[in-house]
Amino acid sequence: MRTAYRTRAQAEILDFLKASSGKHFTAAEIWDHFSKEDHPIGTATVYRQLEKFVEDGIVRKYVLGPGECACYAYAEDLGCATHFHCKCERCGRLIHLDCDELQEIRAHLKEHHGFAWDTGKTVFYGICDRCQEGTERKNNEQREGI
Amino acid sequence: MRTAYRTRAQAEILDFLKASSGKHFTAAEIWDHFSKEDHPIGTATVYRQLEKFVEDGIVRKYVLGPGECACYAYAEDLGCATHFHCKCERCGRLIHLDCDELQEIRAHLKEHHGFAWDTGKTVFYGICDRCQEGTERKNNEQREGI
DNA sequence: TTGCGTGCAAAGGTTTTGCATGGCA
DNA sequence: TGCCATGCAAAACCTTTGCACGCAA
Repeated sequence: MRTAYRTRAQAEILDFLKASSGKHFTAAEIWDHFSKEDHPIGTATVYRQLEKFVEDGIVRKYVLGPGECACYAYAEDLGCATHFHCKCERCGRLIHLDCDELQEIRAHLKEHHGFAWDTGKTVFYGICDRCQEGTERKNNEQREGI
Repeated sequence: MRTAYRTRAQAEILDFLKASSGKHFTAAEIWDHFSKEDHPIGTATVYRQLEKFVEDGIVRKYVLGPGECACYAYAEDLGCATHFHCKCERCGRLIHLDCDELQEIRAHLKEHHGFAWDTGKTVFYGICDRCQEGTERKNNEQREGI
């Protein structure tokens, strides 16, 4: 841990993310969660702690769009090295795909283009299977745990 | 064209993007460009027109990061179907890679996961070749035409 | 005691929206 | 004439920053 001090907010935020490992949360959702607790945590603290977690590699940060807020997820158990993250532009769903082919792409990018791809941070944009079938969701802000 | 009326602002913004086809611009850069012209165009108009262009598929929109503004580029000549867009997290460079392998990834995503990937809108995050070699650029906001 | 972490509030930047006006068809 | 597009300003939004206080070591 890069942090100098061990504080309550730090532990609580990390515990919250760890307890829901495999799911993504926005900074607002995390802040909202603790605002109902006995010990509310300020937005600034949430952002500052998340920033440190991301630096440490404990938490992953996903950029979904301009204006849209970033998502954060506990990183340790996700095995994001073998994950695709796909964002449906129609229903807004964030889909999590396990796929070995990802490793080949990464190897190709590294060997042929010299680019060290951070798969955990990359989001693929497109249209999901459900929306292609015409059973598209109208809830544009849907986001499922991945 | 989906737009009902053909207006001056519409034509000028599209001409500007078309004239620099292959390069990316932020909304602010576009607005800034016209603010020096005889006929300034308001920010709201820039955003509204860009939104329509993106809907029509004439212009592509790239999400580079939270807080960072979105980039827009004329789409017709880019051939983005065969492009990787890679963003270096260290020097901030936006790299454009031609690569046939992309088609295979897209086919795989479609066949095995039912996901219709919009390659033109997706940005791969990672570390570029130059930064890995230690010749990293200090200019964190560098962005090259792709 | 030292200095990092916290909370609150304010600022920052990008994007969106309301409303009256102007321009296209 | 009818309706869309525009411009200006204000709002909304997420995120960052300043500053004084609290708390960990």
